[in-house]
Amino acid sequence: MQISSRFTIAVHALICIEMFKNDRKVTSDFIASSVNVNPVVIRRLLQQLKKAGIVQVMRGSGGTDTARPIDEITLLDVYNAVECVDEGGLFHFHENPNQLCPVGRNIHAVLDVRLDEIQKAMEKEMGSVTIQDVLNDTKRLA
Amino acid sequence: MQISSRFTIAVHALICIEMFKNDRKVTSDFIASSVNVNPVVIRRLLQQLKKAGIVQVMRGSGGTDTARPIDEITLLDVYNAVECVDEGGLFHFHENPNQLCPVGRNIHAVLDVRLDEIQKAMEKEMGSVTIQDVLNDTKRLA
DNA sequence: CTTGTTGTAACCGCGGTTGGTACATTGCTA
DNA sequence: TAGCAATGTACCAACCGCGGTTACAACAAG
Repeated sequence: MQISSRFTIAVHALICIEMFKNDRKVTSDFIASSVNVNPVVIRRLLQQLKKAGIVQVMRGSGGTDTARPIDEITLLDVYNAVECVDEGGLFHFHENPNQLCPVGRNIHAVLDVRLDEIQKAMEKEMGSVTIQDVLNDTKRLA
Repeated sequence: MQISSRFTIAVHALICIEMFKNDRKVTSDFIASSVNVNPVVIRRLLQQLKKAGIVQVMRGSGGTDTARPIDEITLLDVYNAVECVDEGGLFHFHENPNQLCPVGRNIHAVLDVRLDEIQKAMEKEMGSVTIQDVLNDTKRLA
């Protein structure tokens, strides 16, 4: 199982916005042509980022901008915005272990602690990288 | 996107094997009844663990055992064995960014480094927990 | 009112996961 | 050597999330 490409697409979109917002109106069509996906995919994505307070989208007139300074937007923020992390988190637990078995009865409690630590480690690393960092790297190459 | 339940089921199975192997023959049916899934699911899983050198499965006579000391089997080993981590790793990159766009041209190189660090952080945490650790916790509760 | 754009619903196809049946194969033992 | 218990595996079906696409209503500005 992989984390869906929505995540990398979202980061790509944010970099696009910051890279071009002074030169042109950054529309979903424009972003879509850079990412090379259907514009509707981008619009759906922007809606999720908007709900998370990461971007602003101008209806009617068109165009997108970030809703807060990009050195305050981490990869973790983007991940949480676009990935369905609703319940259970990163790991999917099997639902109905046998309660009559000493292993089945306790596996959930035992593993949950460990899995949580693993997820936390990942989130900590994600939270340490901002869109500003990624933008800087991109400008260096471009 | 979540990591498939194969992972937690695999850990559950390994704990079962260690917990009961001195008392009885640990068959796929027995494990299946503790996990509460179809025995075939367990057999498929055991094949993956076997290929990874984690367990031995006795054909014909039946039964399962670990192939090496369980304090040398980490959650990362199990994860790599049962999860399809073939290419690309944890993150799924969008394939065809526009090479004519300075963002599309460089996003892959820029993000890959960061994503790799995140995955490494997760793997490091996974590698620090052994089946022995989980077994100890389980015995404490049982 | 026209134009360009966003917001969203509806539907499709693909692939991965999970669950299940069936059966050949195998090793042990009576 | 026949029978039993178990594994190994092929095949099928249902489901779900994702990405692709079309279509169209809602909206802002010239």
